[in-house]
Amino acid sequence: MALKATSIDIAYRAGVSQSTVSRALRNSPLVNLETRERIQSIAKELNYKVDKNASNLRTQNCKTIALLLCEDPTNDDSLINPFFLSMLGSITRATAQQGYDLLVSFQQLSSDWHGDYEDSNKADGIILLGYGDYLDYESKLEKLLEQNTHFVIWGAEHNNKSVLSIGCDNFQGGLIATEHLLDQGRRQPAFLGDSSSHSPEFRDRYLGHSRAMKQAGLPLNKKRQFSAISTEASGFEAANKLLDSGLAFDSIFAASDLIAIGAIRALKELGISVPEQVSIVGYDDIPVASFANPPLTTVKQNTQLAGEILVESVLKLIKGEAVKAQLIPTKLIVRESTRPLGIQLNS
Amino acid sequence: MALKATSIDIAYRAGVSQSTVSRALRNSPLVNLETRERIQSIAKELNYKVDKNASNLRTQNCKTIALLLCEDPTNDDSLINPFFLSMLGSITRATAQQGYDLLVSFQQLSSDWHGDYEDSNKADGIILLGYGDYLDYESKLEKLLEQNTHFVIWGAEHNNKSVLSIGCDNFQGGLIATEHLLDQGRRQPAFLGDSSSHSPEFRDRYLGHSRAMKQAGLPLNKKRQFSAISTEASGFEAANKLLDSGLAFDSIFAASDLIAIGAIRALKELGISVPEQVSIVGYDDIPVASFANPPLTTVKQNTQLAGEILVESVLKLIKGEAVKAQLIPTKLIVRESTRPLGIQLNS
DNA sequence: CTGAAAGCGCTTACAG
DNA sequence: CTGAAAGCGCTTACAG
Repeated sequence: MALKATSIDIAYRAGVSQSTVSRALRNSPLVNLETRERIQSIAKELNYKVDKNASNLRTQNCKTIALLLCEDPTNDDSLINPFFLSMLGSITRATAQQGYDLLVSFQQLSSDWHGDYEDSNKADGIILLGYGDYLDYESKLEKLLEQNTHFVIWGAEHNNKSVLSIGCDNFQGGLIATEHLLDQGRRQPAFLGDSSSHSPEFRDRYLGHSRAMKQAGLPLNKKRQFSAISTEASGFEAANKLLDSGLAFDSIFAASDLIAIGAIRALKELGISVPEQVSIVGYDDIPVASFANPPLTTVKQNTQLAGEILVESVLKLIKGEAVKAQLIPTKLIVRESTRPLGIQLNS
Repeated sequence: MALKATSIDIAYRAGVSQSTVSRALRNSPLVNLETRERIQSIAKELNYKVDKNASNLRTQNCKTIALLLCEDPTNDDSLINPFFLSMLGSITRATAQQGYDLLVSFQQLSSDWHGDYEDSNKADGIILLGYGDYLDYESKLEKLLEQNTHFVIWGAEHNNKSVLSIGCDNFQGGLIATEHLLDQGRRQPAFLGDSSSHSPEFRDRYLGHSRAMKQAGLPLNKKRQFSAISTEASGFEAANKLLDSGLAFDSIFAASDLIAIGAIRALKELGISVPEQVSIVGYDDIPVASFANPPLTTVKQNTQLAGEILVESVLKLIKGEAVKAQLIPTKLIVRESTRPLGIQLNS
């Protein structure tokens, strides 16, 4: 491999000092325009690139954000919630737009990652995208706070107000999903998903659901809530529990699309038709949602916007600017898994 | 933010020289065990982390791999082929296992990324995961070669033998998919997917398909091949062209699951039943495949293994060891979109 | 507008 | 086993 060109090589060829080369490459107006252009063209010719390690060491920042995907160790690759992958896409893009690099790491909850990034100057700040049990990594967050790490976390608002969280408005999402079911004449929606503080996002969706019931003057039957984590299998299981319970229900609000898809399978196996007998709304609008059978009505989170805001927020944190938690609005995507009660299509 | 501790701070507290601290932290046997342990405990206490920029600058490597996802600019986030996201997961894991960091970037084909990573010492090597038109970035690869960059590319074997490619055995995949259809008594399989050198992976799947036909002594009707890129919409369109063509066919081998899913939709719209009238095999085993209706028989690529081999290969390249192109075997996953001809299930 | 010089925080040959 | 010293390749205050 040919030796890498350094700023000194360029200085030599250009007949100027190394300092001038450095200035010229950063396009400093201090350097005579003509000299600047000459230096830049020599740099191009030599295929010169500024050594990041050297410049970062000097400036003490590294223009890099670390993204930690904290996952449940029981999950295998193929089970990664597609929603997170979509977030990953938008975060990558947003980071690049800001001229930063993105270091990605999948972390087991168990591993000792706190501080591993910013303290070693590998990243200027951290974005945490977590799934799995929320309470499990509370203590890690505390440590990050202690160490004054710049980080934001995706999800519901945190108990500790110093933790900056950015998330979609799960309460509103739960509200509009349920309102949609009620608007279509459903009166007994079941909720599939954890509603405890272990999954604050699901819990907020459930709270929105409850609010919608209340607004409509309908009683909320807490028994019609069945816990589930965000997998198809768990949704299938939860739906079966609902069916076995013997409780009356005319619709389902599933806390995630995967849960909804599992629920549809459970209903189909018993010959219950969706949406005629039971309407179903999911959450996330993952790619599968539109291919489900029937295509799933769901609450879409704006991952594009979410990624941008996450990145913007860490960047502000890094610059020492004030940032506050934000809730990103959600949108209902109506497809064929919900239908007004009593209306029969002739097909 | 509290000032970050440096090795000098530790040296001061430990009453030794900074050199000794550096050695002790790297667990050098040169340092007296007792001293070593004392230094390490002080480091822990101070929450000291080696500054990566400084150590990388010194050692001239950075223990980082860059992953470039080269995408078709027309795609939006949600359309990223789920297969690539699964690869991303396994690559992240494999990189971490080797003690390396992963820098991820989504790159437009248009942008000027060659050399942007290794030349600037941001990464020691590059993994290229591309989708979109293959021929478009040939020239970029040439440049990377010129610059002696350490890189591997996911996909079919490359014309230029100096380019190290790692990929699943697409020929074998096409072969087993088609053999499966023929074994079940199908005689006129159509192929949906590009078969030109613009998409060498699809082309190889088509070649495997052709081989299976030949082995079975069946004529290959080239008209039964309809181009498609890996999206549901394109699969839908290609299937409609097939239907419009009036050509007889009793089964479809789709070059990707997304194409297969689009094709199923097209068939259903015309009331053609899958698998009774037309059997369909897809490719990739993306998460959606098992939720499709009917669940899709498909060729699974071992992404876990693929990620490991990709990472291992760049690492070897970096160390200057010899590496050669590898083909990873594929596996047929039989689900309900294929069924032996003539057998009727009473359901 | 330009240059000489210091220094970011490490690692490692060299000397003892 | 340990220390003094050089140096990785930059950026930037200082001086002119």
